[in-house]
Amino acid sequence: MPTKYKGTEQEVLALETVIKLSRSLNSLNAHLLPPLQKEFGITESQLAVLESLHHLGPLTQGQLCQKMLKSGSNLTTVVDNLERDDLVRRERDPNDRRVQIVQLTPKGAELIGRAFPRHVDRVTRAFSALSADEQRELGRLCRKLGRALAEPGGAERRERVSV
Amino acid sequence: MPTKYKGTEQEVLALETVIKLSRSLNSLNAHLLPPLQKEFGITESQLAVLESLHHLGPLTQGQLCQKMLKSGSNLTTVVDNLERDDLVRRERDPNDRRVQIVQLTPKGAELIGRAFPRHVDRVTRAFSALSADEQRELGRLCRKLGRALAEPGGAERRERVSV
DNA sequence: GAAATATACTTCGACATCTAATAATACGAC
DNA sequence: GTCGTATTATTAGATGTCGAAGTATATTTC
Repeated sequence: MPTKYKGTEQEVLALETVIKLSRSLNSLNAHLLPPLQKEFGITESQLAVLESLHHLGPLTQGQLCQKMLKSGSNLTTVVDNLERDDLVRRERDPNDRRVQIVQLTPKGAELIGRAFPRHVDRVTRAFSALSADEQRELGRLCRKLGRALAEPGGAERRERVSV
Repeated sequence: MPTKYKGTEQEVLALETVIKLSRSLNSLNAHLLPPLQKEFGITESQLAVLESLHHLGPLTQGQLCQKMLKSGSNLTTVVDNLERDDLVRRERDPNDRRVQIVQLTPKGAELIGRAFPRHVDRVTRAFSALSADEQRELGRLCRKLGRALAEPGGAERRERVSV
């Protein structure tokens, strides 16, 4: 939705773009998450954990954090819930007793084996609204934007240079 | 991060794209939200409410829901917190006593008057990593994706046609 | 005008998410 | 070897988010 803000062209463009970006992910989530919940009883974060373990094997919570770009305390909560539902198991690393190694239970492996292909299918269909080239371009622009922000200094340095 | 999933080209492309989209918004939020919290003590949702009231004047909670695409129960929570901090006020519509009209308090008006320009500035700088054309293209692709999902039937219809 | 239905919001319970503070363990300097 | 520091995870407390159920008020229907 166009903001009523009266700023420079540059400002209005950036605001409109961030809104479109947010809303597209919003729509995507509204499309993808309810089926996960209804068909498999899992959330997006739980899917992310299960999928990582499915494709990469047992991982420490720290590694899961890194993969998912979420805070440690968040990972603890998500893994707690998965453990309660008997989808994953925690095990202390004998070599470093601070570390928790998380792995799929048979029940978790079975579930992700069913859920992931269905999820991929839904994602693929969702993106079929864009051509392959458009998807690549969207990906490129997103990555360019993300990288610029992740740089040390990031957008902040541009602030000082341009102002 | 490229998934290890071995699917069709189409599937891999869609998965990679959705990940890049998610991460870019993730980075953007990591860049924009902490300053809001630190400088002004408000969250993203609170900013959205305050900004809407700032630019559009008093609104009902239903109108705010629509503008923010959030659930009603969520709006109740956010407005509760804003009211507790004396940034907005609720008032029953005398013509329809079910309706709550939300409006800025002087304190809220003062705060959003300071916070919004700072926020716009940060958004604009963040997006300065992309040229104006790139921003427009990013916006176009996001909107195209979002619209396809919002359509009645949306990606579901394409499922039946293409399979 | 009373009953059924619809609308606007709130409440409740669950999960995700963050930051800050804490606990347990490992490691490095001395 | 002990002490201080770093790392890994958990806990505590706050907010956002949702869906489902509940409450209050309007509107429609008969």
